[in-house]
Amino acid sequence: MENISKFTADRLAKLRRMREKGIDPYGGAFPKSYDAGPLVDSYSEDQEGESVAVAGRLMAVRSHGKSTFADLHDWTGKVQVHFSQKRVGDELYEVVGLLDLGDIVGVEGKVGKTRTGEVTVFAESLTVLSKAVHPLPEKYHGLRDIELRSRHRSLDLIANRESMEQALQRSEIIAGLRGFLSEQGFIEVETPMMQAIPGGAAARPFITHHNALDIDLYLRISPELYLKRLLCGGMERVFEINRNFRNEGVSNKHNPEFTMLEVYEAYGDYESMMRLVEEMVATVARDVMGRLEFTFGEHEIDLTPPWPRRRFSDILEEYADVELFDGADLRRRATELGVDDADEQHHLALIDEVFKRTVELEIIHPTFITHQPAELAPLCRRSPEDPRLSERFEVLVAGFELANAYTELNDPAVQREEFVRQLERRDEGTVGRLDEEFLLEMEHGMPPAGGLGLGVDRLLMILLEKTSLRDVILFPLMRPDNSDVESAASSG
RNA sequence: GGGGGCAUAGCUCAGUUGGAAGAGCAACGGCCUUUUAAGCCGUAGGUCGGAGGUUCGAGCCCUCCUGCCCUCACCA
Repeated sequence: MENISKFTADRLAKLRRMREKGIDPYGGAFPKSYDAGPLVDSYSEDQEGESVAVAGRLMAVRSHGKSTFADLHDWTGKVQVHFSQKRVGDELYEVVGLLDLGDIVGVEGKVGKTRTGEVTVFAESLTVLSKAVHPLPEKYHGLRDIELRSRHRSLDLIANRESMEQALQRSEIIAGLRGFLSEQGFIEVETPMMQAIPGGAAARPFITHHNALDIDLYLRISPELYLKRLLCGGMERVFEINRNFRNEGVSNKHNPEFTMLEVYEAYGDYESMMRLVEEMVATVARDVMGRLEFTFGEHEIDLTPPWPRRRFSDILEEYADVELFDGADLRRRATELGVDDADEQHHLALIDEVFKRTVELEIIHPTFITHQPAELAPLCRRSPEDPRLSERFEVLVAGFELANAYTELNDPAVQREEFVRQLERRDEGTVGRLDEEFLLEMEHGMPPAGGLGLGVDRLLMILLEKTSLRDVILFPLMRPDNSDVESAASSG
C-alpha cells in the first residue's frame, strides 16, 4: 500500500468515516424503479411527487452548503438528484459530504422539476453502493488518450457517453443480424473453436494443447467445415456468429480474434447469398441505425440494395488494365505496380497483388465482385460456363472486404483434388493436413448450398462510422502493460 | 519487420532559442439551500514514459529501451 496516491488516500479516509457511521460503502442489491434516461425523457407533469428509486455513478456534484445537486449516470443516461440538509437530516447529509465523483449510489425520493425545469429526484434517502477509491477521468473532456481508452475500457465507457452508446449499438446490430436470419428460417448453431485440423481458410492458427488427451489443438480460423457437416447432416439453414482466431498482424482492419458471421443455405447458391447479404445488411442498418447512408473517413457510403455486381476479370481490366489469364500482361503490370520478384511469383499471387493494389482500395460503394479465379477458392464450386472461375463473390466496401460467399462445392472427389492442390502450394506457417473426416461426410452426400462469411466487426465499422477496428471491439488485443501490472501487484 | 509521429499533475492540455515546470477540471480547507463544466477565497499536487550521454545548465539536443498511433509490408 506504500504506493497509493493522495487521491486514493483521501477516498479511503472517507470510506473509513462511512464505516464509522455504520454505513457499508459497498452496499447490496438496490432495486431501481426507473433507469435515468427513461425517467427524464418520459417525465410528465402528473408524475410530480412520485416516489422513485434510481441508482448510478456520481459524475458531477454541485454543492451549495446545505443543498447539493449531483448528476447520477447509468447506462441509459443521467438524472439530477438533489440533497437538502433539511430534507435528509443532518446525519445523512454528512454522508453526502463523504461522496466522491465516481461513487455508485442509490437514491430514493420524489421526482419533480427544479425551477429551471430540470427533472430531478429530490432525495429522501441515500444508499452507498460502491465507493470508488480512484479518481475518474475529467468530466468535461472525458478520456481521450486512445491507449488508455482501449486498455481501461471501463473508464472509457464511464467517461465517454458515445463509447457506451456504440457498445450498446454493437449489441443491437448483432441482435438484428440474428433476428433477420431467424426470420428467414435460419437457426443458430455453435461449432468447435478448438479444432484438430484448422480448416476453412488459409491462415496461420494459434496452437494450444489438451493435457488429458495429450493432443495439440488449434483455435479455429474458420467454422466452415463444421457448418458444412451440419448441411450433410440435414440441417438446411444454419448460421453461426462467433469468434475466429488468426495468428497474423494487427491493423485497423485486423484483430487476431474477430467476430465472423457464417451462413449456409441448403439448395441455395452464391446468387441467393447475394440477395440475402444485401437485404440483411440494409435491414439491420435501417432498423438499428435508422438510415442507409454512412460516412466513412472521407467517403459517403450508401448501403441501399441492390448492390452493383461486377465480374472479377472485368473490374481488373477496368482498374488495372490487365487481362486476367494473360500471364505476361499480369507480370508486366505487377512490376509496374512495384511488386517485388514479379517474374518468380505464382500467377495467383500476382493476381491477388494487382487486385489489392489497384481495385480493392478504390471500391467504396458496396459492390459484389464475382467469378474470381477458381484456384483462389478451394471450397467453392467452379463456374459451369468457365471452369477456370468460381461461383463466388466478395463484397467490397470502403476499401476492404466485408463478406465472401460461394456456391459451395459438394462433389467430394473434386473437393479432395482441391485440398491436395491447396496443400501443395500452402504458405509457410499454415497447417497442412487433409481433413478426412470432413471428406467422408461429404462422400455421404452434401446438398448444394450457398454459403456466406461476413466480418461482423467490419460491418460495425461502417455502421458506427469508425475507421479503426479497435473502436468497435471492446477489448482489442493490446500488448500487456507491465508497468501497470507491477504497480497493481505491489499496491495490492 | 521498415518508415514517420506521440509520451509533461488523476484527466484534458500549454511549455518560446537549452536558462526557476504551468493552466483548466479533479483534490484538500473555507463561504454558500435551485445548481447545470455552479461560483468566490485559499492550499496542495511532478522520477516531464525508462536508462544513458552532450552541456556550466536538458521537459527541450543525441543514443538505446518500452508502450501507443499513423503508414508500408505481411494477412483469402
